[in-house]
Amino acid sequence: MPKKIRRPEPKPYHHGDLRRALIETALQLVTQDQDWTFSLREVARRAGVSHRAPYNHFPEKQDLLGAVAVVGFEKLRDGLLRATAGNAAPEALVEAIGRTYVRLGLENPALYRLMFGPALAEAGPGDRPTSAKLAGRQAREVLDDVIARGARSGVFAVSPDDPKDQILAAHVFWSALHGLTMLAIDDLMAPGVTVDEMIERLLRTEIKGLRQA
Amino acid sequence: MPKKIRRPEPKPYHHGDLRRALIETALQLVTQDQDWTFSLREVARRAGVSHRAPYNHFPEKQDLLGAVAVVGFEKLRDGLLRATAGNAAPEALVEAIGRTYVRLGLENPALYRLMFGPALAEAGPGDRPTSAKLAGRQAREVLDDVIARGARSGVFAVSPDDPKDQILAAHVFWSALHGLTMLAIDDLMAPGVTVDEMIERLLRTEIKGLRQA
DNA sequence: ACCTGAACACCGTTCAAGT
DNA sequence: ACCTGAACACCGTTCAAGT
Repeated sequence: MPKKIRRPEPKPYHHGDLRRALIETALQLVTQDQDWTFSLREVARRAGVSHRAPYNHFPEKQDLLGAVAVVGFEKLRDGLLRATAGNAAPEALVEAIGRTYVRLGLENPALYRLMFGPALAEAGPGDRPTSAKLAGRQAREVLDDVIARGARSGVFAVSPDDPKDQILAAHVFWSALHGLTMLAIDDLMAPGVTVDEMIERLLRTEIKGLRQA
Repeated sequence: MPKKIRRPEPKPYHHGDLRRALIETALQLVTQDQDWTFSLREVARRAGVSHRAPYNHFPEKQDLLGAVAVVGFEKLRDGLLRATAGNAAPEALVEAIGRTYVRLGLENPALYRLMFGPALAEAGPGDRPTSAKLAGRQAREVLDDVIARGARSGVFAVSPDDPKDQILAAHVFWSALHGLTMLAIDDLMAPGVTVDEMIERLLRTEIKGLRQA
Protein backbone atom coordinates (compact mmCIF):
# COMPACT_ATOMS: atom_id res chain seq x y z
CA MET A 1 0.00 0.00 0.00
CA PRO A 2 1.30 3.48 -0.78
CA LYS A 3 1.88 5.65 2.20
CA LYS A 4 -0.15 8.81 1.75
CA ILE A 5 -2.75 8.19 -0.87
CA ARG A 6 -5.64 8.97 1.44
CA ARG A 7 -5.52 12.74 0.85
CA PRO A 8 -3.85 14.16 3.92
CA GLU A 9 -4.88 17.63 2.65
CA PRO A 10 -1.59 19.28 3.61
CA LYS A 11 -3.08 22.65 2.71
CA PRO A 12 -6.74 23.16 1.85
CA TYR A 13 -6.11 23.74 -1.83
CA HIS A 14 -2.66 24.69 -2.80
CA HIS A 15 -3.94 23.50 -6.06
CA GLY A 16 -7.31 22.15 -6.93
CA ASP A 17 -10.51 24.07 -7.54
CA LEU A 18 -9.17 27.53 -6.77
CA ARG A 19 -11.67 29.22 -9.05
CA ARG A 20 -14.58 27.92 -7.06
CA ALA A 21 -12.77 28.62 -3.80
CA LEU A 22 -12.25 32.26 -4.76
CA ILE A 23 -15.91 32.75 -5.59
CA GLU A 24 -16.83 31.08 -2.33
CA THR A 25 -14.45 33.27 -0.34
CA ALA A 26 -15.71 36.43 -2.01
CA LEU A 27 -19.29 35.40 -1.38
CA GLN A 28 -18.43 34.92 2.26
CA LEU A 29 -16.95 38.41 2.46
CA VAL A 30 -20.10 39.85 0.93
CA THR A 31 -22.61 37.79 2.84
CA GLN A 32 -21.01 37.55 6.26
CA ASP A 33 -19.03 40.78 6.49
CA GLN A 34 -21.46 42.65 4.24
CA ASP A 35 -18.44 43.99 2.41
CA TRP A 36 -18.94 44.29 -1.33
CA THR A 37 -15.86 46.46 -1.86
CA PHE A 38 -13.35 43.82 -0.90
CA SER A 39 -9.96 43.81 -2.59
CA LEU A 40 -8.78 40.99 -4.75
CA ARG A 41 -5.75 40.67 -2.51
CA GLU A 42 -7.99 40.18 0.51
CA VAL A 43 -9.83 37.38 -1.24
CA ALA A 44 -6.53 35.75 -2.15
CA ARG A 45 -5.29 36.14 1.42
CA ARG A 46 -8.38 34.45 2.87
CA ALA A 47 -8.18 31.72 0.29
CA GLY A 48 -4.58 31.11 1.33
CA VAL A 49 -2.95 31.81 -2.01
CA SER A 50 -0.67 34.51 -3.31
CA HIS A 51 -2.22 37.71 -4.58
CA ARG A 52 -1.20 36.70 -8.07
CA ALA A 53 -3.01 33.36 -8.06
CA PRO A 54 -6.52 34.71 -8.83
CA TYR A 55 -5.26 35.95 -12.18
CA ASN A 56 -4.90 32.37 -13.30
CA HIS A 57 -8.68 32.08 -13.13
CA PHE A 58 -10.01 35.60 -13.67
CA PRO A 59 -8.47 38.05 -16.15
CA GLU A 60 -9.55 40.98 -13.98
CA LYS A 61 -11.08 41.61 -10.58
CA GLN A 62 -14.22 42.60 -12.46
CA ASP A 63 -14.62 39.03 -13.63
CA LEU A 64 -14.60 37.68 -10.10
CA LEU A 65 -17.24 40.25 -9.19
CA GLY A 66 -19.25 39.08 -12.17
CA ALA A 67 -18.99 35.48 -11.05
CA VAL A 68 -20.21 36.42 -7.56
CA ALA A 69 -23.08 38.37 -9.08
CA VAL A 70 -24.08 35.35 -11.13
CA VAL A 71 -24.40 33.30 -7.96
CA GLY A 72 -26.48 36.10 -6.44
CA PHE A 73 -28.83 36.24 -9.39
CA GLU A 74 -29.19 32.46 -9.35
CA LYS A 75 -30.13 32.56 -5.67
CA LEU A 76 -32.65 35.30 -6.40
CA ARG A 77 -34.10 33.32 -9.26
CA ASP A 78 -34.41 30.20 -7.13
CA GLY A 79 -36.16 32.15 -4.38
CA LEU A 80 -38.61 33.68 -6.81
CA LEU A 81 -39.29 30.31 -8.39
CA ARG A 82 -40.01 28.78 -4.99
CA ALA A 83 -42.33 31.66 -4.13
CA THR A 84 -44.40 31.07 -7.25
CA ALA A 85 -44.35 27.28 -7.31
CA GLY A 86 -48.04 26.71 -6.60
CA ASN A 87 -50.84 27.72 -8.90
CA ALA A 88 -52.41 30.48 -6.85
CA ALA A 89 -54.45 33.31 -8.35
CA PRO A 90 -52.47 35.88 -10.37
CA GLU A 91 -52.83 38.60 -7.74
CA ALA A 92 -51.60 36.27 -5.02
CA LEU A 93 -48.68 35.24 -7.21
CA VAL A 94 -47.71 38.85 -7.81
CA GLU A 95 -47.88 39.53 -4.09
CA ALA A 96 -45.82 36.48 -3.26
CA ILE A 97 -43.09 37.21 -5.78
CA GLY A 98 -43.00 40.90 -4.84
CA ARG A 99 -42.63 40.26 -1.13
CA THR A 100 -40.02 37.60 -1.78
CA TYR A 101 -38.01 39.84 -4.10
CA VAL A 102 -37.71 42.69 -1.63
CA ARG A 103 -37.10 40.35 1.29
CA LEU A 104 -34.27 38.56 -0.52
CA GLY A 105 -32.71 41.89 -1.48
CA LEU A 106 -32.82 43.25 2.05
CA GLU A 107 -31.63 40.00 3.57
CA ASN A 108 -28.27 40.57 1.93
CA PRO A 109 -27.90 44.23 0.97
CA ALA A 110 -24.20 43.95 0.18
CA LEU A 111 -24.83 41.15 -2.30
CA TYR A 112 -27.72 43.04 -3.88
CA ARG A 113 -25.52 46.12 -4.24
CA LEU A 114 -22.74 44.11 -5.78
CA MET A 115 -25.15 42.43 -8.21
CA PHE A 116 -26.51 45.73 -9.48
CA GLY A 117 -23.35 47.71 -9.01
CA PRO A 118 -19.75 47.14 -9.96
CA ALA A 119 -20.35 43.62 -11.22
CA LEU A 120 -22.32 44.86 -14.21
CA ALA A 121 -19.67 47.23 -15.48
CA GLU A 122 -17.68 44.68 -17.45
CA ALA A 123 -18.07 44.87 -21.19
CA GLY A 124 -17.92 41.19 -22.00
CA PRO A 125 -15.97 39.91 -24.99
CA GLY A 126 -17.16 41.49 -28.20
CA ASP A 127 -20.10 43.43 -26.85
CA ARG A 128 -21.84 40.24 -25.87
CA PRO A 129 -23.81 40.71 -22.67
CA THR A 130 -21.90 39.79 -19.62
CA SER A 131 -22.71 36.57 -17.83
CA ALA A 132 -23.96 38.60 -14.86
CA LYS A 133 -26.39 40.45 -17.10
CA LEU A 134 -27.65 37.20 -18.56
CA ALA A 135 -28.15 35.82 -15.07
CA GLY A 136 -30.04 38.99 -14.13
CA ARG A 137 -32.33 38.60 -17.09
CA GLN A 138 -32.97 34.98 -16.21
CA ALA A 139 -34.05 36.05 -12.74
CA ARG A 140 -36.41 38.57 -14.32
CA GLU A 141 -37.95 35.87 -16.48
CA VAL A 142 -39.65 34.51 -13.39
CA LEU A 143 -41.51 37.81 -13.25
CA ASP A 144 -42.37 37.51 -16.94
CA ASP A 145 -43.89 34.13 -16.23
CA VAL A 146 -46.08 35.39 -13.40
CA ILE A 147 -47.36 38.21 -15.59
CA ALA A 148 -47.96 35.79 -18.46
CA ARG A 149 -50.04 33.56 -16.21
CA GLY A 150 -52.16 36.55 -15.21
CA ALA A 151 -52.53 37.48 -18.85
CA ARG A 152 -53.71 34.01 -19.81
CA SER A 153 -56.23 33.96 -16.99
CA GLY A 154 -57.66 37.24 -18.25
CA VAL A 155 -57.15 38.95 -14.89
CA PHE A 156 -54.46 41.35 -16.11
CA ALA A 157 -54.76 43.92 -18.87
CA VAL A 158 -51.92 42.21 -20.72
CA SER A 159 -52.21 40.41 -24.02
CA PRO A 160 -51.80 36.62 -23.60
CA ASP A 161 -50.58 36.39 -27.19
CA ASP A 162 -48.06 39.21 -27.14
CA PRO A 163 -44.84 38.27 -25.34
CA LYS A 164 -43.53 41.81 -25.73
CA ASP A 165 -46.57 43.14 -23.91
CA GLN A 166 -45.94 40.68 -21.07
CA ILE A 167 -42.28 41.58 -20.91
CA LEU A 168 -43.07 45.29 -20.72
CA ALA A 169 -45.52 44.71 -17.88
CA ALA A 170 -42.98 42.55 -16.08
CA HIS A 171 -40.31 45.23 -16.50
CA VAL A 172 -42.56 47.83 -14.93
CA PHE A 173 -43.14 45.59 -11.94
CA TRP A 174 -39.46 44.81 -11.76
CA SER A 175 -38.62 48.52 -11.85
CA ALA A 176 -40.86 49.17 -8.88
CA LEU A 177 -39.44 46.26 -6.87
CA HIS A 178 -35.85 47.10 -7.77
CA GLY A 179 -36.35 50.77 -6.97
CA LEU A 180 -37.92 50.05 -3.61
CA THR A 181 -35.18 47.60 -2.70
CA MET A 182 -32.48 50.11 -3.60
CA LEU A 183 -34.15 53.02 -1.81
CA ALA A 184 -34.54 50.86 1.28
CA ILE A 185 -30.93 49.68 1.19
CA ASP A 186 -29.71 53.24 0.71
CA ASP A 187 -31.92 54.38 3.57
CA LEU A 188 -33.50 57.06 1.41
CA MET A 189 -37.09 56.65 2.47
CA ALA A 190 -38.65 59.44 4.47
CA PRO A 191 -38.40 59.04 8.24
CA GLY A 192 -41.45 57.22 9.54
CA VAL A 193 -41.99 55.22 6.38
CA THR A 194 -41.26 51.53 6.88
CA VAL A 195 -40.30 49.02 4.24
CA ASP A 196 -43.27 46.81 5.09
CA GLU A 197 -45.70 49.65 4.59
CA MET A 198 -44.03 50.38 1.30
CA ILE A 199 -44.21 46.80 0.06
CA GLU A 200 -47.91 46.55 0.75
CA ARG A 201 -48.67 49.91 -0.79
CA LEU A 202 -46.55 49.13 -3.82
CA LEU A 203 -48.23 45.78 -4.36
CA ARG A 204 -51.68 47.32 -4.15
CA THR A 205 -50.73 50.04 -6.63
CA GLU A 206 -49.03 47.73 -9.10
CA ILE A 207 -51.77 45.12 -9.01
CA LYS A 208 -54.37 47.80 -9.55
CA GLY A 209 -52.37 49.17 -12.43
CA LEU A 210 -52.06 45.70 -13.88
CA ARG A 211 -55.66 44.56 -13.55
CA GLN A 212 -58.19 44.43 -16.33
CA ALA A 213 -60.23 47.67 -16.27
CA MET B 1 -1.66 103.33 -10.13
CA PRO B 2 -0.29 100.13 -8.61
CA LYS B 3 1.36 97.78 -11.00
CA LYS B 4 -0.40 94.43 -10.71
CA ILE B 5 -3.63 94.96 -8.87
CA ARG B 6 -5.72 93.84 -11.77
CA ARG B 7 -5.58 90.20 -10.81
CA PRO B 8 -2.85 88.67 -12.94
CA GLU B 9 -4.04 85.30 -11.68
CA PRO B 10 -0.55 83.85 -11.24
CA LYS B 11 -2.14 80.50 -10.58
CA PRO B 12 -5.89 79.96 -10.76
CA TYR B 13 -6.34 79.50 -7.02
CA HIS B 14 -3.31 78.63 -5.08
CA HIS B 15 -5.53 79.77 -2.33
CA GLY B 16 -9.06 81.03 -2.50
CA ASP B 17 -12.23 79.01 -2.75
CA LEU B 18 -10.64 75.60 -3.08
CA ARG B 19 -13.62 73.81 -1.61
CA ARG B 20 -15.89 75.02 -4.35
CA ALA B 21 -13.19 74.41 -6.95
CA LEU B 22 -12.82 70.78 -5.87
CA ILE B 23 -16.55 70.14 -6.11
CA GLU B 24 -16.57 71.82 -9.52
CA THR B 25 -13.63 69.71 -10.71
CA ALA B 26 -15.18 66.50 -9.46
CA LEU B 27 -18.49 67.39 -11.10
CA GLN B 28 -16.63 67.92 -14.35
CA LEU B 29 -15.02 64.49 -14.09
CA VAL B 30 -18.42 62.92 -13.50
CA THR B 31 -20.34 64.90 -16.08
CA GLN B 32 -17.85 65.21 -18.90
CA ASP B 33 -15.76 62.07 -18.53
CA GLN B 34 -18.66 60.09 -17.07
CA ASP B 35 -16.26 58.85 -14.43
CA TRP B 36 -17.79 58.52 -10.99
CA THR B 37 -14.93 56.45 -9.59
CA PHE B 38 -12.34 59.20 -9.79
CA SER B 39 -9.58 59.32 -7.21
CA LEU B 40 -9.18 62.19 -4.80
CA ARG B 41 -5.65 62.63 -6.10
CA GLU B 42 -6.94 63.04 -9.63
CA VAL B 43 -9.31 65.77 -8.51
CA ALA B 44 -6.47 67.53 -6.69
CA ARG B 45 -4.25 67.20 -9.75
CA ARG B 46 -6.85 68.76 -12.05
CA ALA B 47 -7.50 71.50 -9.53
CA GLY B 48 -3.79 72.25 -9.49
CA VAL B 49 -3.16 71.57 -5.82
CA SER B 50 -1.23 68.95 -3.91
CA HIS B 51 -2.97 65.68 -3.12
CA ARG B 52 -3.04 66.72 0.51
CA ALA B 53 -4.90 70.00 -0.03
CA PRO B 54 -8.43 68.52 -0.30
CA TYR B 55 -8.14 67.31 3.29
CA ASN B 56 -8.26 70.90 4.44
CA HIS B 57 -11.84 71.05 3.18
CA PHE B 58 -13.13 67.47 3.35
CA PRO B 59 -12.28 65.08 6.17
CA GLU B 60 -12.57 62.12 3.80
CA LYS B 61 -13.03 61.43 0.12
CA GLN B 62 -16.54 60.32 1.03
CA ASP B 63 -17.40 63.88 2.01
CA LEU B 64 -16.42 65.26 -1.37
CA LEU B 65 -18.57 62.58 -2.99
CA GLY B 66 -21.41 63.65 -0.72
CA ALA B 67 -20.97 67.28 -1.75
CA VAL B 68 -21.09 66.31 -5.42
CA ALA B 69 -24.21 64.23 -4.79
CA VAL B 70 -25.88 67.21 -3.13
CA VAL B 71 -25.33 69.25 -6.28
CA GLY B 72 -26.78 66.39 -8.31
CA PHE B 73 -29.89 66.15 -6.15
CA GLU B 74 -30.35 69.93 -6.32
CA LYS B 75 -30.19 69.80 -10.11
CA LEU B 76 -32.71 66.96 -10.11
CA ARG B 77 -35.01 68.88 -7.82
CA ASP B 78 -34.79 71.99 -9.97
CA GLY B 79 -35.58 69.99 -13.09
CA LEU B 80 -38.59 68.35 -11.46
CA LEU B 81 -39.83 71.69 -10.17
CA ARG B 82 -39.59 73.19 -13.63
CA ALA B 83 -41.45 70.24 -15.12
CA THR B 84 -44.35 70.72 -12.73
CA ALA B 85 -44.46 74.51 -12.68
CA GLY B 86 -47.80 74.96 -14.41
CA ASN B 87 -51.13 73.84 -13.03
CA ALA B 88 -51.90 71.02 -15.42
CA ALA B 89 -54.20 68.13 -14.55
CA PRO B 90 -52.80 65.62 -12.04
CA GLU B 91 -52.29 62.90 -14.63
CA ALA B 92 -50.41 65.28 -16.89
CA LEU B 93 -48.28 66.41 -13.96
CA VAL B 94 -47.38 62.84 -13.09
CA GLU B 95 -46.47 62.17 -16.70
CA ALA B 96 -44.36 65.30 -16.92
CA ILE B 97 -42.45 64.65 -13.72
CA GLY B 98 -41.96 61.00 -14.57
CA ARG B 99 -40.56 61.66 -18.02
CA THR B 100 -38.33 64.40 -16.65
CA TYR B 101 -37.01 62.23 -13.84
CA VAL B 102 -35.89 59.41 -16.11
CA ARG B 103 -34.55 61.79 -18.74
CA LEU B 104 -32.44 63.67 -16.21
CA GLY B 105 -31.10 60.41 -14.82
CA LEU B 106 -30.14 59.04 -18.22
CA GLU B 107 -28.68 62.36 -19.36
CA ASN B 108 -25.92 61.91 -16.81
CA PRO B 109 -25.71 58.27 -15.75
CA ALA B 110 -22.41 58.67 -13.94
CA LEU B 111 -23.83 61.43 -11.77
CA TYR B 112 -26.97 59.42 -11.07
CA ARG B 113 -24.85 56.42 -10.07
CA LEU B 114 -22.72 58.55 -7.81
CA MET B 115 -25.78 60.11 -6.18
CA PHE B 116 -27.32 56.75 -5.35
CA GLY B 117 -24.09 54.91 -4.88
CA PRO B 118 -20.95 55.60 -2.92
CA ALA B 119 -22.03 59.10 -1.93
CA LEU B 120 -24.71 57.76 0.38
CA ALA B 121 -22.46 55.49 2.39
CA GLU B 122 -21.21 58.13 4.82
CA ALA B 123 -22.63 57.93 8.29
CA GLY B 124 -22.87 61.61 9.10
CA PRO B 125 -21.93 62.97 12.51
CA GLY B 126 -23.94 61.34 15.27
CA ASP B 127 -26.27 59.26 13.14
CA ARG B 128 -27.79 62.37 11.66
CA PRO B 129 -28.74 61.81 8.05
CA THR B 130 -26.06 62.81 5.65
CA SER B 131 -26.45 66.02 3.68
CA ALA B 132 -26.71 63.96 0.49
CA LYS B 133 -29.60 62.00 1.96
CA LEU B 134 -31.36 65.20 2.97
CA ALA B 135 -30.88 66.56 -0.54
CA GLY B 136 -32.31 63.33 -1.95
CA ARG B 137 -35.36 63.62 0.23
CA GLN B 138 -35.86 67.22 -0.83
CA ALA B 139 -35.85 66.11 -4.45
CA ARG B 140 -38.48 63.50 -3.61
CA GLU B 141 -40.66 66.13 -2.00
CA VAL B 142 -41.45 67.44 -5.46
CA LEU B 143 -43.08 64.08 -6.10
CA ASP B 144 -44.97 64.35 -2.81
CA ASP B 145 -46.35 67.66 -3.95
CA VAL B 146 -47.58 66.34 -7.29
CA ILE B 147 -49.34 63.46 -5.55
CA ALA B 148 -50.82 65.84 -2.99
CA ARG B 149 -52.24 67.99 -5.75
CA GLY B 150 -53.87 64.95 -7.32
CA ALA B 151 -55.24 63.98 -3.94
CA ARG B 152 -56.80 67.39 -3.35
CA SER B 153 -58.40 67.37 -6.80
CA GLY B 154 -60.00 64.02 -5.99
CA VAL B 155 -58.46 62.35 -9.03
CA PHE B 156 -56.15 60.04 -7.08
CA ALA B 157 -57.13 57.46 -4.51
CA VAL B 158 -55.03 59.26 -1.92
CA SER B 159 -56.33 61.04 1.14
CA PRO B 160 -55.96 64.84 0.83
CA ASP B 161 -55.82 65.10 4.63
CA ASP B 162 -53.29 62.37 5.31
CA PRO B 163 -49.72 63.45 4.52
CA LYS B 164 -48.44 59.95 5.28
CA ASP B 165 -50.79 58.53 2.67
CA GLN B 166 -49.46 61.00 0.13
CA ILE B 167 -45.87 60.25 1.02
CA LEU B 168 -46.45 56.52 0.65
CA ALA B 169 -47.98 57.02 -2.78
CA ALA B 170 -45.11 59.29 -3.79
CA HIS B 171 -42.58 56.70 -2.59
CA VAL B 172 -44.19 54.02 -4.74
CA PHE B 173 -43.97 56.25 -7.79
CA TRP B 174 -40.41 57.18 -6.89
CA SER B 175 -39.51 53.50 -6.54
CA ALA B 176 -40.77 52.80 -10.04
CA LEU B 177 -38.93 55.75 -11.57
CA HIS B 178 -35.72 55.05 -9.67
CA GLY B 179 -35.84 51.37 -10.55
CA LEU B 180 -36.40 52.04 -14.23
CA THR B 181 -33.60 54.59 -14.32
CA MET B 182 -31.19 52.18 -12.66
CA LEU B 183 -32.15 49.23 -14.85
CA ALA B 184 -31.71 51.40 -17.93
CA ILE B 185 -28.33 52.71 -16.79
CA ASP B 186 -27.18 49.19 -15.98
CA ASP B 187 -28.44 47.98 -19.35
CA LEU B 188 -30.46 45.24 -17.73
CA MET B 189 -33.60 45.50 -19.77
CA ALA B 190 -34.42 42.68 -22.13
CA PRO B 191 -33.11 43.12 -25.66
CA GLY B 192 -35.72 44.83 -27.80
CA VAL B 193 -37.22 46.77 -24.92
CA THR B 194 -36.50 50.49 -25.21
CA VAL B 195 -36.45 53.04 -22.43
CA ASP B 196 -39.12 55.13 -24.10
CA GLU B 197 -41.48 52.18 -24.31
CA MET B 198 -40.80 51.52 -20.66
CA ILE B 199 -41.47 55.07 -19.55
CA GLU B 200 -44.83 55.18 -21.30
CA ARG B 201 -45.86 51.79 -20.01
CA LEU B 202 -44.74 52.63 -16.50
CA LEU B 203 -46.64 55.92 -16.49
CA ARG B 204 -49.81 54.25 -17.69
CA THR B 205 -49.53 51.56 -15.03
CA GLU B 206 -48.69 53.92 -12.18
CA ILE B 207 -51.39 56.43 -13.07
CA LYS B 208 -53.94 53.65 -13.30
CA GLY B 209 -52.79 52.33 -9.95
CA LEU B 210 -53.07 55.80 -8.49
CA ARG B 211 -56.44 56.80 -9.85
CA GLN B 212 -59.68 56.82 -7.91
CA ALA B 213 -61.48 53.52 -8.55
C1' DA C 1 -5.92 78.96 8.27
C1' DC C 2 -4.39 76.69 4.43
C1' DC C 3 -0.83 74.59 1.73
C1' DT C 4 3.31 71.30 0.44
C1' DG C 5 6.00 67.08 0.45
C1' DA C 6 7.48 62.84 2.45
C1' DA C 7 5.81 58.74 4.27
C1' DC C 8 2.77 54.53 5.29
C1' DA C 9 0.00 50.91 4.28
C1' DC C 10 -2.48 49.54 1.01
C1' DC C 11 -4.36 48.53 -4.12
C1' DG C 12 -4.78 46.11 -9.26
C1' DT C 13 -1.96 44.32 -12.59
C1' DT C 14 2.29 42.56 -14.89
C1' DC C 15 6.89 40.23 -15.38
C1' DA C 16 10.08 36.69 -14.64
C1' DA C 17 10.57 32.53 -12.61
C1' DG C 18 9.58 28.28 -10.45
C1' DT C 19 7.09 23.28 -10.32
C1' DA D 1 -1.22 24.44 -16.28
C1' DC D 2 -0.95 26.76 -12.18
C1' DC D 3 1.58 28.95 -8.58
C1' DT D 4 5.03 32.37 -6.14
C1' DG D 5 7.44 36.70 -5.38
C1' DA D 6 9.27 41.00 -6.90
C1' DA D 7 8.04 45.05 -9.15
C1' DC D 8 5.28 49.15 -11.03
C1' DA D 9 2.21 52.67 -10.87
C1' DC D 10 -1.18 53.91 -8.45
C1' DC D 11 -4.48 54.82 -4.08
C1' DG D 12 -6.46 57.19 0.70
C1' DT D 13 -4.80 59.09 4.66
C1' DT D 14 -1.48 60.98 8.09
C1' DC D 15 2.69 63.47 9.88
C1' DA D 16 5.83 67.15 10.08
C1' DA D 17 6.73 71.34 8.25
C1' DG D 18 6.25 75.55 5.88
C1' DT D 19 3.71 80.44 4.97
